[in-house]
Amino acid sequence: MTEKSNAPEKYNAAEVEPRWQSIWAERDIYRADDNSDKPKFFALEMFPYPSGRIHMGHVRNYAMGDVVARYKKAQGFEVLHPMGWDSFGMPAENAAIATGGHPKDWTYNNIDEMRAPMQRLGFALDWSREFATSDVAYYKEQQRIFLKFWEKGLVYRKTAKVNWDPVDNTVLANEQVIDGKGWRSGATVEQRDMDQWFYKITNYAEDLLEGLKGLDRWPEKVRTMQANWIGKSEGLQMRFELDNVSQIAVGQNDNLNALKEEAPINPTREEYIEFIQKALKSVPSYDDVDLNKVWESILNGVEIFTTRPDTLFGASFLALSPDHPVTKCMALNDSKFEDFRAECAKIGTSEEAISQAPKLGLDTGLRVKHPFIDGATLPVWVANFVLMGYGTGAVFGCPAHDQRDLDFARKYDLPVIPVVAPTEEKNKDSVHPSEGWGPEHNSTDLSTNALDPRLRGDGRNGGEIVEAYTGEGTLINSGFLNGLNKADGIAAATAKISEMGLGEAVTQYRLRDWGVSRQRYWGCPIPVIKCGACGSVPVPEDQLPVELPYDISFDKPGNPLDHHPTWKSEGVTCPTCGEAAERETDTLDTFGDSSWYFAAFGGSLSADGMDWDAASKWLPVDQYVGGVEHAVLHLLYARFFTRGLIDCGLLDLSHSKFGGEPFAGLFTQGMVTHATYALADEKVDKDKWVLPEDVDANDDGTFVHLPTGRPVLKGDIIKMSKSKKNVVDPDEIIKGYGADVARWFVLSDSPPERDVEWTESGVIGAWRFSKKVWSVVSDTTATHGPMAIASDASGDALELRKLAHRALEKLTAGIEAFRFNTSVAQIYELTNALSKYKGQDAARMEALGILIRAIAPFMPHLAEECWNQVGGEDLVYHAPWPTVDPKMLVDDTITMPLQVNGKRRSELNIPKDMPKDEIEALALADDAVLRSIGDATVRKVIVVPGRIVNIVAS
RNA sequence: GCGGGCGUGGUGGAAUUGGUAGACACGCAAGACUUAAAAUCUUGUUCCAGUAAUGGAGUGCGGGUUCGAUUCCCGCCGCCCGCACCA
Repeated sequence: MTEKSNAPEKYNAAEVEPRWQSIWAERDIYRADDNSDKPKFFALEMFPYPSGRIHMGHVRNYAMGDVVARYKKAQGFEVLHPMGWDSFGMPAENAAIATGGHPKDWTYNNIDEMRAPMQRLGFALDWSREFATSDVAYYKEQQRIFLKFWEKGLVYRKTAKVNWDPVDNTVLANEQVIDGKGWRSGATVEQRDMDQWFYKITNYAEDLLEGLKGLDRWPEKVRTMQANWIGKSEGLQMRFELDNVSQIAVGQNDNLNALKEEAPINPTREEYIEFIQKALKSVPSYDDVDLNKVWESILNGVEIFTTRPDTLFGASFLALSPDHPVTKCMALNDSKFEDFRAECAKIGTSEEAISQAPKLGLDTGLRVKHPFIDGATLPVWVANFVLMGYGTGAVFGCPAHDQRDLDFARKYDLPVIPVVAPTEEKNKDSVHPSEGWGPEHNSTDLSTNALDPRLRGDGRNGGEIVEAYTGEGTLINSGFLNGLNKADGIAAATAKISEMGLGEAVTQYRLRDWGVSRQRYWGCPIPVIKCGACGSVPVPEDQLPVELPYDISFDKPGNPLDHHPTWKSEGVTCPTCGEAAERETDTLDTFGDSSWYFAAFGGSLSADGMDWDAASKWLPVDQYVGGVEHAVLHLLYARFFTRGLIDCGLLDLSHSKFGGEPFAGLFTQGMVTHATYALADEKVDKDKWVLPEDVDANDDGTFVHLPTGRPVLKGDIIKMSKSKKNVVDPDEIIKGYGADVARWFVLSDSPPERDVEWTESGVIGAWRFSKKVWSVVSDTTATHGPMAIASDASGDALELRKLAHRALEKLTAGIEAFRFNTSVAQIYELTNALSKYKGQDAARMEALGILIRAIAPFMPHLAEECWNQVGGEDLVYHAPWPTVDPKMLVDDTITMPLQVNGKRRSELNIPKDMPKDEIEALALADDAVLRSIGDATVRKVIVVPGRIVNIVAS
């Protein structure tokens, strides 16, 4: 090679990258200005947990956000792109228990260790706004928020059945229990009754659901998952009056009936409770039973919830949950109920167990009155498929039109009464109304054998119902509902029940309130004082923060705050009455920490507090990027918190067209995967994985472990994980190839929402490309600056201009649409064209200027170095995004494909504005076209200007 | 079971108003340079037939709409993700 210019021959990332990073830092170019006149753009990636190492997933996540942040900056926005640490949580405590250190030291050491490689990646981050959620300043503000939420009625305390993780020794929210196991520990979750703090997320159930509709820049998948999680259903909540109550609470005795006769007329609730307590006073464990519900069931009837009141005439039983208060009450005095409850509990909570569990039932002997059929009663069963956690914990069973009810009815030989005749022809066979609409259904004896055969769908009437029919249809066998369709039937039945005073239309949500008490040390202390006289009292705001003590020990299981010799009670008095009191020792769920951190960035949170007005101005986050694993948990909590903060007057988002939404745009990126390799002759699963770099391929396609010579099998290509030994350390890649190469690789090839497979050859390809860009730049003798516009170009120069502007248009669209892989492809094309182009002229400089500014969001160090090399003004970071010249996108002559009967046979090079008839004439004269047509007759010629010509011949 | 998504060369993937299927990259092959290798550069690379020109087939499978379908519609098959006895 000969010397071509004054540029260094080789691009040395190890020298170039730190040099630019220190220039950026010195000039403080990434600091966001709260008072800028420019339109704002808030780019945010989900902040990391400081585990101690950054991994490739982080690199991909932050690289995507960085592309957006840098691109928006070049587009003229004032960009806020901050970084912080989600630093409270279990791993710090687990590490402390395992190694004898302190969670705080462990956490902050990790943060220091992770910050350095993150800075080596050269992200355009405003580090001046950095904080960790375990900083006292951060949790002080969070304690303020807790108290504000309390004032607003968004916080409450209650004893509730909670999910207890026996490994982490703490409570979990419903969202944190996955397949009956703790989301972090994987331990089977137990149910325990505990005193807990709750956030009233259900207040916003409707709003959180409604808000999803406006989030048009969120993935459909995430919106659907949240909507399903909120789980709205509209239906009828109604009571079935008990016909005989003697067995409730007293088993085989009937002194309760006697008591009922003693009951006062129109008693108050308290009188009811006192009354039933009297009845139960000989039973030791009645504390566990919700007596309100029991007594209401006795006096007013058993409450059920249904979305299908139109099928009430098809009801053949009522089913209670094993955990229903009435069931529990009966279990107190009758062991068969307790035995049944125990049997149900045995099934467990795992996904398979539940879905495969057989239907179990127990007849209580109670009967309820059918609301529409005078004199008819239905048996009341306890059934294991009825959940206490949804609706009222009781349902009515309509076997003909609900599969679970049908399974249950078949098992226990309960009647199956079809009441909906399918509308669709192909479903006609599934239900057999015998004649017309069927008889008026007013049979008072609903036992199977006594039923009019024309009401039966159990096979005794010629046609057996094999599958419950849940579709549209016409009501039959249904008295006053006969002939109505599903929707009208629901409306009519609901109206009738309301009129009878037995119930009303209600909306149910699956969403539960968010239990936030955690019996752990490393979290935000709940700012509450527990006073024997005054109960739970908020810590006055001027006494915040309630600070975590440093001197704690993990020598006992459980919560170190609870074991602390002084923290809980020494010098603690009740703010209300002044008497000695105790601190709340629970800490807040760490998901609360990540529910408002985006606001803290905008508000420049520091030891002096934060500026909520500034926070409001920066919100909503314009582009949020993170993993899809947070689709429900974090993203739902953050949406709730933002609404709460608005209602408390801390945030004002009245300027946002997204209402109370914190994240206007969301992108969920795919994972970084890598091949796994396992020793073929190793039996122990955890010992069989080997490092990919120690594996070599044999000529016959098998693999061998180099250090030991043992045979190796290639495993699945899966997410990088330490246990599978398929991790690649980003810092090693930075050292070997440079940060730009690591960034370029994770954005190339695969679409951002999909997984990208880490391969050695892919990294080398990215590395070669960076060298190629540098060689194109160093082959350039700068004749103009990189902002040149070669408006008088012709010939090859004009072709280069056209290619550059076309590439620019497409790559810009790619960034806008989060399709970075297509932007990367356009950058390749432009680079290839430039490396072939020989001219040292304005056209070269224009194309080069476009190229350098286009790669700047992806490979910022290389771009700065190139920009500097070709004489660009200032930093490329400050250079405006190049603009597309629309004239360069149109050609004077175009190539038009010629089709015969839809198959391409030839093409025409013609002026772009040639009239249709001339095109047609040329097409019909084309040799290849004539050959294809052969003997056939031309029937029709379709000319789509600028697109295609199709000749129809037969 | 319910909901969402996907199916294109040896591989990752392009083709976002129905208009040249396979851009770009990886891999592979051949060549140039080199004592040699690496690096770099050039060329080729959907499959089948043919030296070639060219012809035929082709976007999971089967139908349909259309001058024209990877794209729209109907019915299957397969894979992935989420939820899961939610009344």
